[in-house]
Amino acid sequence: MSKFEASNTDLTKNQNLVMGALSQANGPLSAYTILDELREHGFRAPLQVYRALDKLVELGLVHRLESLNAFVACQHSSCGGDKRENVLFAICETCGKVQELVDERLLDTVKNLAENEDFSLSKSVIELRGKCGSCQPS
Amino acid sequence: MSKFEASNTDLTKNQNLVMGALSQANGPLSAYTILDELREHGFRAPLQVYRALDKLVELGLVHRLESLNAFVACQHSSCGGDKRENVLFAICETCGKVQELVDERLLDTVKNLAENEDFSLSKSVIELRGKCGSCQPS
DNA sequence: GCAATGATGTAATATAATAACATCACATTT
DNA sequence: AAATGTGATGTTATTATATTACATCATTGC
Repeated sequence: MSKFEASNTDLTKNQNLVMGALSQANGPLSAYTILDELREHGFRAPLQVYRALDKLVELGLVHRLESLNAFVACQHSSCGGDKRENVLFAICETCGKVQELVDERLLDTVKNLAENEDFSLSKSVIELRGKCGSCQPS
Repeated sequence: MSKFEASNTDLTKNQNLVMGALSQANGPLSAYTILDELREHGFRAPLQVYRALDKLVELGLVHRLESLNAFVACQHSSCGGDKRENVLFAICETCGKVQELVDERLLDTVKNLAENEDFSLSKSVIELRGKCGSCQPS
């Protein structure tokens, strides 16, 4: 059971609609793309989308991609528990698909670096850009 | 001699003005902030700023901070040579200052991870958020 | 001179995000 | 039932960020 399904009933109508749109998409969506998709369901203003997104991000069901100004549904089940967003993303510049990754070694390295620099880390934004396996010349 | 000074004469008038604004600032600036600062020098439209920024980023003299939609002057002299942006940023959420870092170990870890995931890396966006040394409770 | 190229100027538009304020739904208390 | 509090919604307007399209100017090479 996915986190979405698990907490499905806890979400409000708008949150559910936005979560549904992101879950069905096979890549990240911008807030305005979501708005357009949900117009048939009664959405009329950006704020309806942004408010839902804020909550979904807070719950760990959705992640924001800073380098795309877009949002993706969380692809695994361990995000909600941790306060810090311990995930990173591999964004294919060819097909647009995004893979969500967790890598303890990378996170440790980041934490270590922050400590060495006397920087008190609250969150790390790590977004890799390049070509995914399917989009590379074979 | 900084890279800015070194290539100063190669830059066009607008590029020089934008570079100057960023060099004087003690933190990142948005394109529109730069525009406002340069109005007295004849700037009138966003595009004048964006065009200069594009070139400066390409030259490695300026970096774009994806999570802030803002730009900073490069803080060291090794950026221009490398095609991939092998730098990361520690962004203080209290004072707004940004520290530009190079960390071979972190970069290796990233490259390694990308390889394991069959992801052909073109660029990595790494932006740490938190509190810098000066802003932490002592 | 004249074409090619790159830089610039300007207006308009597209895209992303928030502010401000009114209303609604529902639970709690009295 | 009435009053109240709270969180979710709806709506309009505005602010912030970035790009498109097109005209003009400067420099270089022929």
